[in-house]
Formats: sequence, structure tokens, C-alpha cells
Amino acid sequence: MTRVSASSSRTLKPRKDGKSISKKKGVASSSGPARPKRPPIAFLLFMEDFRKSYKEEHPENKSVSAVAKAGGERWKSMSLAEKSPYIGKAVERKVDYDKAMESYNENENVKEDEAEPAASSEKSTSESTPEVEDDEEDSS
Amino acid sequence: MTRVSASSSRTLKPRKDGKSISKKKGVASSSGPARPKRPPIAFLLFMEDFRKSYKEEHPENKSVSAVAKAGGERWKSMSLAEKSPYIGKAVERKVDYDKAMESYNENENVKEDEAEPAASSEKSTSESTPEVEDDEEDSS
DNA sequence: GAGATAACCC
DNA sequence: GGGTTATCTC
Repeated sequence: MTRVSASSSRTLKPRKDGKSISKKKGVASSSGPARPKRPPIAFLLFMEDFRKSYKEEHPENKSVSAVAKAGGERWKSMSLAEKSPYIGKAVERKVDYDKAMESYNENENVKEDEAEPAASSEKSTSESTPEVEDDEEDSS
Repeated sequence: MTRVSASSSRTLKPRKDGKSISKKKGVASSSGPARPKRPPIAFLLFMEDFRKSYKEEHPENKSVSAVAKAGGERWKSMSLAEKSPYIGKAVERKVDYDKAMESYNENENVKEDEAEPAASSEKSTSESTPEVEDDEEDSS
């Protein structure tokens, strides 16, 4: 959200990771198999549809920033229920991503750590749907 | 960085690190008769719609078990994308739940140890990250 | 806690 | 690269 840019004194020092921030997306030529790209979040999935609508109404506007602004604005105005399908899709993508990461871990170099993968948000599907303890059905 | 988190949400083995990341949902007295896991909220939301459809097609069938059984089979046959809207609704309920938890936390002066609301994303606890110097920078 | 990254498209 | 936001990784 509102970026909390403390001050402009934040120097963007290069990451010590060696790997530059954004580079080598899927270049297999490198010694390491590129790790799977992150799954699109709900907002991006929403943008896929939103760009279509936007492009139809503004076929001349090729600016990405324009549609991005409009999309962001729209997104914030949407109720959670309207975002639901996109969130659901994002969850689906995340499940697939997790599988890919699992393979990636095996492929890279599993140091045989006690198999303690950081348990990500386990809101995957029905197995771990958010359990709310309210028996009352909110008659929406 | 090669170390990446994979979600092994399948194996629900208890974490040996002691600190259960999950909220203690009334973990019962250990040896207590394991309370049957309540069905996921998303499924219940789905059933609300399913009962309507079912009642229309089988107006004479008053059997709750019939619709429940049919609903269960239907739910399992549904793809995740189809479940999405229901999952989204469940998320919505979770948001409300999180708000309640937030108020609860304020009230209870809890330490930000495990009473954290929605942010259930478990990070790598004590993961000794081996500083692999994969410095094979792409020579471009 | 904060920087980074994901798609889009020209 | 720009511009959004939610998620991720460190």
C-alpha cells in the first residue's frame, strides 16, 4: 500500500545474493535451473481481465501505467466478494507453484535438511480453508 | 538464493520446534477424544447453494442425508476453480475473523509471538542458510 | 521490516 | 521501463 519510504536515504545497494535482482528469468544455460516464477497474485489475475475491458474502451491508449492506475483504483473499490474468484484463482496458482518449488528443491540441492520446508500459507483448498468459528450464517 | 520454501502441507506432522505455528484452536486435552474435524467453511457455503438446487430438483426428498451425500460427492468432483467463489467467501469470513482477533489481541496484550492474525505465513524459523556462493553471474 | 517481483506491451 | 498491488524472500 502506501509505501513507507522512510527517507530517500535508502540506498539501493545491490543484493549480496550475487544474482542480480531481475535477470535470467528462465535461462537454463546457467548452472542452475531457474526457479519457478512466482504465481500471479489475485490483483494481477484481475488485471488480465481488466486490461481487456480497458483496451476495448480505450484502444488507442497503449500506456501500461494508465491501465495500471485505473486497475488499481478499481481493485480497491471492489468488494472482497468480487475479488473472490481472482483470489481463488490465485490460490490455485499458488498450489501449482508450491508443487513446482518442491520439484525445484529436489533438483537443486536438497541438503537433506530434516525436510522442514517453510510451511507457507496453508489456505490452499478445502483442506485448510479458513476455519471460522461462527455457526451463524451471515445472510448476505 | 537456492533455499526456497516449499509447502509440504500434505504431511501434517507436528512441528518439533515446539512452537506450534498454528493457532491453538482448542487443541483439546491431547488425549481427549479427537473432535471430528469440522468441514471446511467453503464447503458449507457451497452447500447453501447446493441445497437450493437440490431442493428444486428433488422437492419431495426431505432427506438431509441425501442432499449431504450428493453435495459431498459434487464438492469433491468440483475443480478448484469452481470452488473459488466459495473459497473467496470463506476468505471474507476469515477477514472478519481476523478483525475480531485483532481486537482480541489488543485486549489481551499478547506478545507478537503467535497471536498474529492473518499473517499465518510461517517463515523459516531457524534455517541456517548456507551461504552458497553461486557467483556464476551470467557473463553478459 | 523492507526490498523485490510477478504480468502487460510497445 | 513504466505503474499498479499483493505476495515472497531475505
